[in-house]
Amino acid sequence: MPSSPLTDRVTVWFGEHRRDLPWRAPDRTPWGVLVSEVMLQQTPVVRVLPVWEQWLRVWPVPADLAAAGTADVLRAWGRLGYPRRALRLQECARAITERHDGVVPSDEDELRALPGIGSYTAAAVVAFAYGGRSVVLDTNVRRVLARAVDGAALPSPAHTVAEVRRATALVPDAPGDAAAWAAASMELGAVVCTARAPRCGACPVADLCRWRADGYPPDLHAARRRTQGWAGTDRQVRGRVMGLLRDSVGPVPLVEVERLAVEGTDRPRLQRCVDGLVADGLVEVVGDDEPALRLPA
DNA sequence: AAACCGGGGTT
DNA sequence: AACCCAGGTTT
Repeated sequence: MPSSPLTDRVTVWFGEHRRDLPWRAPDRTPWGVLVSEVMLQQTPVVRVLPVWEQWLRVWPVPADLAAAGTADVLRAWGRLGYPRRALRLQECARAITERHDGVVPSDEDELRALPGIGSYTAAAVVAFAYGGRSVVLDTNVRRVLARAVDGAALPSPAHTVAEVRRATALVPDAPGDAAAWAAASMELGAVVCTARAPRCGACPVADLCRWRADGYPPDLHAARRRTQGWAGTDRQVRGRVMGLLRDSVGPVPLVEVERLAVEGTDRPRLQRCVDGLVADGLVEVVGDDEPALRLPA
């Protein structure tokens, strides 16, 4: 699409209000952008910042991470959550080192073929690392378009064909403009057009927002969204075990893990979680008669 | 299409 | 205590 009031105004707004983030600095590298995108998949900016800084200091290029010890990688990942992604990021670094001569690909299909890189992250790296044209459709952009164009409070739970087609049609023709729109629309959704308490007074397109014009109708999909529990889930137990191992220098006896894991977790459940962590490559079992757990070497 | 996967912050 | 945040992989 040549341009539209929506893309133009959001992009201009971004030029004035963009947050200064290290992975947006002029001296950023494609590798730094990729690392930031993987971390930001699951974690708010303020928690990613210090980990990203250290990560890039210790492993400034993919070959550095490829050669690192897995335990060091998992400790550096810290409490960002979803530690399987740290493993995939290291696999990704190895693939870039071996298959792409250490250069982060700029081709979207090649990016998507890397471990841990899906459609969103591939599009984001194309746009933010290389200034290329891609369709960046994360939850923020989906919400902005659902509101401004469709007049819906929130996007549908799953991507729809029509939604992707619409987002594709909206991307400006020039690669630089497309990349700017991608960053701008994400930023608008992240800081102004937020899920719960949108700041419409600060929105550059409030006057053409259909959701606002229609009087903020409620979410049609509310009944089908269900909040995922946390207390007592396998995720909580896994997180607790990983925390124990991260903070321990040597192997931790399984009996000690059982004692320090989540209160009220029965033995079969803990065993199931440990087995899952082992299967994921996040934990190693050492010793037979006196089994202990540790982070993989 | 749906389930799985963390952890911190806000309300 | 309840709710919010988010994308990739696996089944």
